Amino acid sequence: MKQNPISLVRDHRLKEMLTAEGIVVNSFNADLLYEPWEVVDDEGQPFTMFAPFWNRCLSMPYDPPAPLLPPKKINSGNLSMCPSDDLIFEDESERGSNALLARAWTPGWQNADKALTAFLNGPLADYSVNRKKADSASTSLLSPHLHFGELSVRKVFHLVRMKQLVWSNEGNHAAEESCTLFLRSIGLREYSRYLSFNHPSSHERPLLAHLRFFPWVVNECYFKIWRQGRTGYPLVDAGMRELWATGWLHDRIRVVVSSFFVKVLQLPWRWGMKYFWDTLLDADLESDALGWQYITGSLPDGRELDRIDNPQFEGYKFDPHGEYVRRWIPELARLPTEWIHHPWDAPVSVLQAAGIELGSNYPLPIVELDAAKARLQEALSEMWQLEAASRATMNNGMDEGLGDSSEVPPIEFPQELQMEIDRQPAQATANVPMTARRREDQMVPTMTSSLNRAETEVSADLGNSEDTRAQVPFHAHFEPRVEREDAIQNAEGPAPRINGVHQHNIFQQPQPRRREAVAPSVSEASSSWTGREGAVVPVWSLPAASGHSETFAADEADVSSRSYLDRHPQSHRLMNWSQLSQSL
DNA sequence: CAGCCTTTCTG
DNA sequence: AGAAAGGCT
Repeated sequence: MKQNPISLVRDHRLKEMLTAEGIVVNSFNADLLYEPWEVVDDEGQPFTMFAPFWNRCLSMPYDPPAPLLPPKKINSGNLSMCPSDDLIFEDESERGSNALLARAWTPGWQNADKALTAFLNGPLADYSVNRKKADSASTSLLSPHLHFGELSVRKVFHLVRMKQLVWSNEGNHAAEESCTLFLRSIGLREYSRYLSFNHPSSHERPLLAHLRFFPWVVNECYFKIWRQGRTGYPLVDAGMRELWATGWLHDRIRVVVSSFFVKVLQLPWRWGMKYFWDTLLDADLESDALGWQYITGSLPDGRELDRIDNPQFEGYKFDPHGEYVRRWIPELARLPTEWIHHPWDAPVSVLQAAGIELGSNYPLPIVELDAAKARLQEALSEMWQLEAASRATMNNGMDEGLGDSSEVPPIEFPQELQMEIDRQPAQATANVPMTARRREDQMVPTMTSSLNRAETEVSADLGNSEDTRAQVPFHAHFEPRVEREDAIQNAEGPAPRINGVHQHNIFQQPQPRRREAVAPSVSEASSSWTGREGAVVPVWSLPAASGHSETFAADEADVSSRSYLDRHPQSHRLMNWSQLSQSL
């Protein structure tokens, strides 16, 4: 049983329904090593940092239970009672992408088992050395199997530990260390569930309250360029194109692209999270929420928000010979390694020899790092000011009773209207668009509320199910030609600069369509890059309920799922798991 | 062997 | 950026 609001509610309702039918229901934990309420610090409080959490997990007085054996026999009921027509595993619009994904990843527990064995006997031993490499040869590739429950995390844990014991006895320190590191990433997965359990809205709201005041840049053009892998930073672009084409990204590259998203582009992190959700094979609400919160600096032990990672340096770190970049960005294939991660510095002659014309063939950097740093500093100080102001208002409110209208951003706003307002700056006034910021983190897409919408607006646009995984790329063959035409169209003439920001190919992009028109038809989606755009234009959420002044978001942590549901009755409303089930 | 410098890793 | 670890004198 998974410990997050959605599956918690789902499981709970399932149990209720079955019990009402007179069926005895037992649930078992198969998704976690330990139940979240078992792992607490010396005061009995939940951990708020990963390292101590994981240490405690590793030093628990009892091992995680071994995975249960499969049942000897399953007595099937009367199958004719099952309305089989209702079980739709693949609808028409998904067929293309499914066929594609099946090539890279074979579902089913037997294949999961094979993948595990292969990893244990192969890459695991060298994991500590190879995990820096951008290509996936060194990773376990188990996450989709884990996500879909085809593989028990306990089984993984026990088998890796046995390997570790063997290697430890052999004195193979590198391999032993590999096990520690790999288990650590299993631990991160565990921790993501743990956090979601203790803070059920961690996929929606930053855990550190001050982050709610960060003025995100609401710029859908940036968002689009990031998705298309046209930021002008080769490592970022290569990653985004691999993600698009395969639904897979190496862990390190996920950090690179999301960090770029949050710190250089300063887009609202939940947009990025939504896109990951739409594209990643192993998309996982808890893990991705943890990952994005980590990158955004909204965890107590996350990385600092003001530290911008330099894609150029990271490029030489993770992809020292530029092979990864060349594989995913054919335009740059002929560029020597010396310049592969910073083509903008390359001499004209080198670029010419490589057939590259920056700004047409391959974009110039969308934002220069110095400019990004400066803007980030501004944004941060604005964030702290707002935070302080909010706190002051809170205190006043305490003293004088009520009347703190400024404390929380507007609770409800007309979605369409708000959207229009937000688009104005980016659309018309080309000289100020970069400053269009919104502090309301609520202006972001959310899985749950979009499901809610789907529930209420019924089939109007759900037919095209923009919230499901249907929009995983249709034709994943990477087609540089299409892309190149696009590039040329979008980058005519020299790129003007405003505030140190290259303006090319940002404002010449066609404006995103309105929401009603976003879902692409199948043919549209398969025909070009832009065809798919609509599918990932976010659905806007209503603001999260009440604001809190504590450092930590004030989700009540609770031990039993029962009382969680008592306190969050709205969960029933918010989450329509039948819509979600196909993507979970 | 202390003290200092460099390198490496931080999800 | 900052800590930790390792290497050098």
